[in-house]
Parts: sequence; structure tokens; C-alpha cells
Amino acid sequence: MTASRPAERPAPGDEPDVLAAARGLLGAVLHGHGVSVRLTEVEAYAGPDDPASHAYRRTPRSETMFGPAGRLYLYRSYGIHLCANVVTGEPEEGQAVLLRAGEVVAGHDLARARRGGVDDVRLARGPGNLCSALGLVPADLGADLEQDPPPRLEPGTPVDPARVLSGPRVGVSLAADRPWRFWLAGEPTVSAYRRSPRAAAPGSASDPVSRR
DNA sequence: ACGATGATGCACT
DNA sequence: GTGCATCATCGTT
Repeated sequence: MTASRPAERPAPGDEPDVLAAARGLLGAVLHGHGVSVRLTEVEAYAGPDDPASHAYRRTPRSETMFGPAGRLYLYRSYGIHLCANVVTGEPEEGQAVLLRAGEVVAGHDLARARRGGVDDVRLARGPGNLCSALGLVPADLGADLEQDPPPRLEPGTPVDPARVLSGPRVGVSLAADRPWRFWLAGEPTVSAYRRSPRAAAPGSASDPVSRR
């Protein structure tokens, strides 16, 4: 072996761009089909260096993640639910932010109808429920969120950084300790944390890249 | 062609 | 807290 440097591991302060992008999406408003949601909880997914990301391997499904920023990446979870991401970073990087939860700020009646009359704070709690409330459909895959017709993303007023909390991503079995989930403190719309049963024990060194 | 696996949600104890 | 429906996707055969 050569006298080269050790394997790269992100140094503190050298975090992937997608983390800042994720924090920046908190408070933004996503206008769906007749319903608008202010984002309160998101998760960052990096490219081929993130084992939990759909972009860990480039496949037909994840192709949108390798495209330009500001596009909508939709995927089907458990064969049933749609989940929405905003592509960030440069093309080929494969970075995106999963939209996990939000507060309905417009179109309440339509959102309630779509969600079967659950309590308002649950209208867009959880990535599948958020898509359902917004009325997103598979045809919205790849939509340019900066263009006029919905779905469209409206930058929110900046949030107080002290209100942004972080923790591990929900339900991922790999890189399960990376604290790449971000949410706004005190928001009742934020979903509950649930660790994947397949994830290594918290803090385990057997997890590919455990913590930062 | 086949089997395993979920970036979930909801019912249930 | 736990169990599981349900099916697109992807790696393997």
C-alpha cells in the first residue's frame, strides 16, 4: 500500500451540501394540487456515498435524483404510498431531500377529504400522507418545482436556526445513525421516529458510516 | 423468472 | 409498544 491518505471521511464542517439544502427547505411551502403545505420535517439523502439513499446505486427508478436541482423525485413505497423529494445539488451528484411532514396552510377542505377526516395535524404527517394530502400523482415525477404550474415550491421566510433539530433518518437500515433528519422544534405536525428493525444497534461500528 | 426487500401507515395489544 | 398488508423495484438465478 502506498503512503496515501486514509480513506476519506467527511470532516466536521465538511458535510455534504444536501444537509444545508435540507435545513433550507424547512419552512418552505410546497403547493400541490389544490393544497399547500409548509414543510416542518425533511431528510437528506446523498448520492453513491450514502447507503440509505436510492442514489447509492444508479437505477432507472433513481434516475431523477441524478438530474438537475429543483425537480420532483417521486417513488412508491411499499408498493402503495408515494413519497416526494426535492432534487438538490449538481446533476450527477444524486442528492435529494425527502419531504416527511408539513402543515397544511391552504386547501384544508380538499386535504381533509383526501385524508379521510383525520385530525388536522395529521393531514401531512409522514411522507406518504404528505403526498396524499397534496394530491401528488406519479405523473408529477420530474416536475420542475420552480416553474409555474403546481407542484411548485415557494421558499419560505428563513427559520431561526435554533429551531432546527436533527436526528437519525426514519426507517433506514443502513447508515442508520447519520443524523440527517431535520425538523422544526415544537411543530405538532412532525412525524414520530422509528428505527428500522434491520438497522445495526445504535452506535454500532458495523454500520458502514455510523455517526458524524 | 424468482425472491427479498423496503426512505410506510395503520390497526391492534 | 408490536404486527403486518401489499407490490414496485432490483439483484440474483
